[in-house]
Amino acid sequence: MGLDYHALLNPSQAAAVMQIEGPCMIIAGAGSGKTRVLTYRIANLLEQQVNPFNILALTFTNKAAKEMRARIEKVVGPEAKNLWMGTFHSVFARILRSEADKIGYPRSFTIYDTQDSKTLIGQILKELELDDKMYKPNMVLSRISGAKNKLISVQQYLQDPVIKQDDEAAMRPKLGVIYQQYANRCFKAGAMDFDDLLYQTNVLFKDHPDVLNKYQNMFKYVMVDEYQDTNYSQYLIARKLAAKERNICVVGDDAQSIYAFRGADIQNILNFEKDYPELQVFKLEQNYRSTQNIVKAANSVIKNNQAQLRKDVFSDNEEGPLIEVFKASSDNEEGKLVAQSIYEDKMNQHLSYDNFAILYRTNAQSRSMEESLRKLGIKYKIVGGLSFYQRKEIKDLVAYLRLTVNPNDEQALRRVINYPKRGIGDTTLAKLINAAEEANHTIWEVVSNADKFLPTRTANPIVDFAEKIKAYTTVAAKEDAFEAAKFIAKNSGMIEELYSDKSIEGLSRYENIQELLNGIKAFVEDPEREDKTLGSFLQDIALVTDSDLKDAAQEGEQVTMMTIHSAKGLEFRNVYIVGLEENLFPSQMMITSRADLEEERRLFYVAITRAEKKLTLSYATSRYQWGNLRSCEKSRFLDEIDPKYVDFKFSAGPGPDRAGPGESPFGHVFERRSNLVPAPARKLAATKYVAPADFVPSDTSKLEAGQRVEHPKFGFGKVTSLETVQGSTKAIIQFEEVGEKTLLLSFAKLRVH
DNA sequence: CAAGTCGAAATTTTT
DNA sequence: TTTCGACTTG
Repeated sequence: MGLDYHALLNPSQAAAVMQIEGPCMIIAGAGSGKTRVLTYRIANLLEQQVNPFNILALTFTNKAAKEMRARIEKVVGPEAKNLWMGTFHSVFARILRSEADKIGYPRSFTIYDTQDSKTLIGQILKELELDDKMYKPNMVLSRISGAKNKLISVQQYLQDPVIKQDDEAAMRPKLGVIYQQYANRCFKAGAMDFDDLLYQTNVLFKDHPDVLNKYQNMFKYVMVDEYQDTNYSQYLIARKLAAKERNICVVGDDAQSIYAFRGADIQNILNFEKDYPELQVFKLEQNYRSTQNIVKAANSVIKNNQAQLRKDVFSDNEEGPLIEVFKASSDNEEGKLVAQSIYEDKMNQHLSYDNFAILYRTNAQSRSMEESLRKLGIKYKIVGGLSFYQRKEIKDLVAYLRLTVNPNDEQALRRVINYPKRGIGDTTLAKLINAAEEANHTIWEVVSNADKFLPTRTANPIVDFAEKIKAYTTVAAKEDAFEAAKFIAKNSGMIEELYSDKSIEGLSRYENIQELLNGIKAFVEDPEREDKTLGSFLQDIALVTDSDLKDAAQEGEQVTMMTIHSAKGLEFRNVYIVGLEENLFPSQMMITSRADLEEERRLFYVAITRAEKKLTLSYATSRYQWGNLRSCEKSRFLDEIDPKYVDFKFSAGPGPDRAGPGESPFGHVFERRSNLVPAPARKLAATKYVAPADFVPSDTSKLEAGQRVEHPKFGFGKVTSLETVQGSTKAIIQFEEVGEKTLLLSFAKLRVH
């Protein structure tokens, strides 16, 4: 065939595509045609007679892999199917599966999701009787995760004096022991968490040079997309694989690095230059995606970061409209403004709803948006959030499946050993675990021989349960995933249990199970699927994210809603970035250190550069949080955009601006009122007390009658009297807005004035 | 000893 | 608003 790359690409793109041998790094600005370059580069390799089995392309999401494979297939045909393509996690899970016995894991090892990991850590914390104020599962897990991503083993962790000092200084000296326990328990359960998939791959390659050698010969050409988001563990895998042929090509943009919280390290880019002195570097700086206004606005924001590589992203596209900013009085009104704007733009410009995306910092923000879109009859889809596989009923059935494939899977066992109810309670379970610990057996060994460890009366239901699981294992060995799952769903009693629940939620749970079974059926019927066993299915879904899933079920035109993180790599004609408020975006947890704040700013940069033609930003001056209203300030990021690119033509109405006129760098802020939908019922907003964002409860131990206090929900009031009964003090307070209330001082959050 | 009831805490982002 | 855990009851 012979493609003319110079006709299809600009000079720097073409140069990157033609450079096939040796190490190369492509620094690709936002919207600079990175995927295009990767696609053609692989096409070029194939054209040069490279065997597709010898090409490994690692992407950030499964979806990106799927899309790229499809694009390559369009250019070169069906041999694209044979490329090795996927996320680090999925590719190496597959490799680990076939090499598992070399590192002491079963071939059918389970993959623990984050929830499994957290629960396990919670259990360990309890067993070690540690103070749950000092040790939070979340915090412990991120510490362990950090260690694994830096390839620090349990042994090293326990021995390293610096780590020890760190942990002691943080008043958490037991972290090493927890890490050890956690690793042990995972190993005994035949389970790997997400970090293990990379960590154990490194172990495999380190301890088994022959295996490494095999994959080095296999992957003669290695490509890594979104290189700025790789962590040390991933970096090392890529480096080892490419050590022989040195044909490694990485693509990235330091300005779009937004996963440092997961261990991603920009250092990897600098390391790369050191590892390969003969490195060829290509810079893609022309943005083809967005209007000039959007590109320039994005540049003006990212300029505020200190740490960055020199790059000059520009656009030759039209100037485009200015960036609009909405100010709303509440999150609900924010939703209304956005929904309305989408409705108007769609009608006026004859667009499809597919052209619109709403991006937010946290998943929780989708609610107010959803409501408003529904009211205007606008169809939408939410990417991410509570994924299908995180629903209770799905997790329950999946737990049965996991247990069938790997009976040692402790977390799965805990989940279903008493579901549906069969009279095995916490105490019994605790005994089982104890017995396992003492006899150094796996939990399954104890469970399947429960009669040897427990009195018959308590042992009976457990023995029955174990018999069931054994039967499932037999079925799963003979039948494909679908037949096995169907049998298990019925025989476990789950179907019956859910079917008998006639509530609305119960019905939907039942339907979800059916949907899961349909999914398994589709998996089995996929002609390109070789391994149709239950084990293979489970491996598959453990790494599937919601965004991978939703794509298949796309129906009609819909507005897309998602977090900015999940929007990475995507583009939309019109983009709305909502919730631009201090403590939300930038997030409260990220404003304490410069590095964290810079990551938030890159996140904002990523969000801005998703837009092709029109960008709209919004913020609210108050927002519901855990059921009550808090007031908010507008985000510092808004002030960082060069005002040249921002528009205020809607500056109507003297809205209640807490900041006061003249404080905005834009001169004045506008408030836009709804005309399609009746204005919000002001009565609520007018009288309801809003706690200031900086509300901090005072020490109320010395409170006296007559003092003036402030309550986050009830507002201001005066203490009428105090009364102490059995050591706990009650205060009777006359509030200005809501009248008299009796509050327990030990419980109520009050600020004394 | 297990099942149900009630209260309190919690939300950053994802493979 | 939801979810998880402690407490109480049967």
